[in-house]
Amino acid sequence: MRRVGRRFFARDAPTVAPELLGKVLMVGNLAGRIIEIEAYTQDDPASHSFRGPTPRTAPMFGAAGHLYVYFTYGMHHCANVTTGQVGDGQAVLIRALEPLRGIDVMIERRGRARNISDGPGKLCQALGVGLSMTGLDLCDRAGQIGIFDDGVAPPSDPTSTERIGIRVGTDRLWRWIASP
DNA sequence: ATTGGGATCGTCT
DNA sequence: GACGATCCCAATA
Repeated sequence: MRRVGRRFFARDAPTVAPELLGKVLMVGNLAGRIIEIEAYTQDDPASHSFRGPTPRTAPMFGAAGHLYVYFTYGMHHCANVTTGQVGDGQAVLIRALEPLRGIDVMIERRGRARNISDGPGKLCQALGVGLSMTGLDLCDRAGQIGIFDDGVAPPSDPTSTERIGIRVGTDRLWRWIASP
């Protein structure tokens, strides 16, 4: 299983996102396969980077291949991977995982055996991703968190739809789902 | 199976 | 001071 390198992420989010379907997100000894993802770019009114950098969104404007975590609705964390070039605020939001490793721990963290990682807030709770992890380098070979390729190819014809939970930028079909 | 309301707080205006 | 790139539960049908 090979860690995905910086070069892969240093492209535009709408290009990177569908190629991340099938890749494995690993946090410590917990792992899940990415099955749903969304892209956000700087010229996109739905993106946190749309109004320029802030302390919160700084990772989106830094080098690609870093984690961007934000807190929302007073109770949920969401995990993104930064993409594009330095200075360009882009990221992909990981929306759902198929649990692979450490499922028992995920079930315990979630407090239920079903629906443990089928939403952006849920997967963060299951994997223990929080605000303190924002900005971490996913391409650091020594890091405990990263994205890996285990030989599973991205789907050739993923479903692409409107993104979820936004009120602007709905014309961009930048949500991709691995077909079952 | 689907829908609607409430929870809760970090971040930016 | 308002508002979320959401989730869960309870109530419908």
